[in-house]
Amino acid sequence: MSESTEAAFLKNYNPEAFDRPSVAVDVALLSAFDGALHALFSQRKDHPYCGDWALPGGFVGIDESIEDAVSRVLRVKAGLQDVYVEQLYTFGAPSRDPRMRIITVAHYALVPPATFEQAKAAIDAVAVARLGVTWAGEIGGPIDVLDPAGLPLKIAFDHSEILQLVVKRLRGKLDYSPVGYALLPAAFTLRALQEVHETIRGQRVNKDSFRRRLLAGGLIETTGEREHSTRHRPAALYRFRHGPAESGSFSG
Amino acid sequence: MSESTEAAFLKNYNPEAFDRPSVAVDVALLSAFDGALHALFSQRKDHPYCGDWALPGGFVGIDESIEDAVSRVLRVKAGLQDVYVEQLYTFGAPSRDPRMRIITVAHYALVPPATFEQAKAAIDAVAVARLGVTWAGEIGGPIDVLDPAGLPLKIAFDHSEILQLVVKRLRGKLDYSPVGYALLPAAFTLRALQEVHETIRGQRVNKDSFRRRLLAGGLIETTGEREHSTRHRPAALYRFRHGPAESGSFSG
DNA sequence: TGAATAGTGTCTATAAGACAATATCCC
DNA sequence: GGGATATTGTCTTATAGACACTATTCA
Repeated sequence: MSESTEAAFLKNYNPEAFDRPSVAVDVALLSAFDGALHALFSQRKDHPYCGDWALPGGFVGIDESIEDAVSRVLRVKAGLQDVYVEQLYTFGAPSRDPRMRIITVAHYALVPPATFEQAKAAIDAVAVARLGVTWAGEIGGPIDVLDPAGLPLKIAFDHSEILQLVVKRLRGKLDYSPVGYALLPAAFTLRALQEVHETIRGQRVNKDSFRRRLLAGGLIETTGEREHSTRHRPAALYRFRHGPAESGSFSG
Repeated sequence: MSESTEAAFLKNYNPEAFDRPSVAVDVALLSAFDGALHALFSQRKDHPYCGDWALPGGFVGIDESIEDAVSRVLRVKAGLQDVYVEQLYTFGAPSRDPRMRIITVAHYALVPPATFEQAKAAIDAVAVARLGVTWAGEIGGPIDVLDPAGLPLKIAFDHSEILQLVVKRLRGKLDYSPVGYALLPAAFTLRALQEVHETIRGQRVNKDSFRRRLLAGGLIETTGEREHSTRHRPAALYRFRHGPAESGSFSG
């Protein structure tokens, strides 16, 4: 609990005279495939949480914007550029890092599966984690973070809390933002888009009304191309029409 | 732009050896009445932006959680306790404060009109600003911040950007969160709730389907009481049924 | 009694879900 | 041709909007 006296307030008000927290960014790097969301983790080599798995992250430089710090982390740690990134939430519990006070601005980055594979190859001591969501809708709650063998990964810091919030946020934004398209290649079939929606929601969606709604919405347009090398009738390929107002940005 | 060499990365990685930013919280204290959202500002007495109007805010103490800092700001600067607060976004442009690097975690607090009046009386060098939203839906865009005479207030820092984002966020969350109820007293009429929705959306909503949807939703229940001293048929009073999962928290 | 809004019931328009039928690819 | 999914069209059901009508309070 904080002090309520005027003196205590002034003490906190003058930042020059007192310690400042460190500020970091953490990035949940996500993709959707095999019926589940997947995230990339890196194994910690030092105290604290040595051996546990952490999201890619880094400190924000004193002259560096938060967005630039995220871009740097994605570039230096995952070899990525120009990916869809959104700020998620800022976590600042005084005890979240035992070394010192670190406030972290959590983000999520959404990439198509091929890009995810590239990042996996670039990240040091990497683990691909399958996210198992046990709750429906946007209630929120714990998430299983599983390695390829299906065993739970030990997650460092409050990073599993970050993933919980990511899933909740993605479900809320799916219908009203381009997050679904960020998880797909530039050209995609309606079926693939539907699978992304089903993966994020954790439940099947009605095919007929999904097609109608998306095609009527005007946010996608046909490329004129079709998929090929299928063992069935090939579907038409669509692309996302970048609308006038988007909340997410592409890290440079 | 940030460096991409390993050396530069390590330089940023070791926070002990380099400057750290200051971390602050800012709180947009909002209420809905007279057909518009209103926010409280305090006039700055010092450089920078001396004379301009700023949202209540303060630095985060080294051992203080972000939530505690927000509670302290609301308590010490506005005399408020137990109000609905949500974290909005973290702003960290290196140039946003010319004195030094300050990263601010922006929040919004929602209170009923009576509480808003109390806060107004407690805040130093205060202005009540009417928010004029010129855009529809959740596109986002500039907002007019007007004093009681209808003249635009000069807003300090990036605080008008915060207000832009607040309105966008409120519109997005209105149907799926208790933000509408936070702006009303514990007992309210359906008409009052509808007015809150219309104020936030900036457009009329259909009365019939609004009633049907809300009553069917199960989130509100009748108190058994009715309003009185109206010059017309008194409406039934309802209360919000706190659901199992809420994103907002009540600052202590 | 009249002004004003609350609340109810019904009809219509629109969107969602279900389902059948046809189309088109690769094997 | 057969298997598989795409795509189109129609029917049914649920929800939203429109509107008419009754109810209740105070001036």
